[in-house]
Amino acid sequence: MRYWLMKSEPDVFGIDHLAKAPKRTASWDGVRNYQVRNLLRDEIKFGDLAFFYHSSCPQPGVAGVMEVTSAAHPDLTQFDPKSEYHDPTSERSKPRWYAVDVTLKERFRNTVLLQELRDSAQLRTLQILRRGNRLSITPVSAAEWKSILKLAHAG
DNA sequence: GCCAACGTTGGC
DNA sequence: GCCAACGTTGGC
Repeated sequence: MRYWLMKSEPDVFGIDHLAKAPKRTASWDGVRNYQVRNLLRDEIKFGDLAFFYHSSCPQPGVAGVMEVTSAAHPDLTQFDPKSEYHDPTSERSKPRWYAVDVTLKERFRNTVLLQELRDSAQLRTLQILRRGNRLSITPVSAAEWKSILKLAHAG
């Protein structure tokens, strides 16, 4: 079982959207970056756990915990002409983009702020803290996972 | 295959 | 709104 950190802009899709979704479950779709596509398709497995990270917002940080509750499947928005994620060059017989389903496990009382992550000596290796990191999904080590949970439950 | 121009991300 | 950093595009 592996750990991940998945970014989303709360204005577009935040942890509260997931909390209100049927069965607190939604498809993590709209990924249009090949490196992240490859993670979704090849590395992220049913039963993996992931932090829900809020980006591009007043208080960026880790807002809660999700579980991956499906295998990778084609991202349906690529075939939907009405979707902003529509990809007219992708064919149903050979989908280009993938998604997984995620289920909300825990919404933290307080978001673990980006600044707190930066301030933590144990999190120096966290990928999203690296300069220039732009991937919307990144792996998290078991030690990093524990450290972030500790910060979340300290307050 | 190179690389300049352009687009996107995301914190501040 | 700014800007650093990176990805993508497309002419050659």
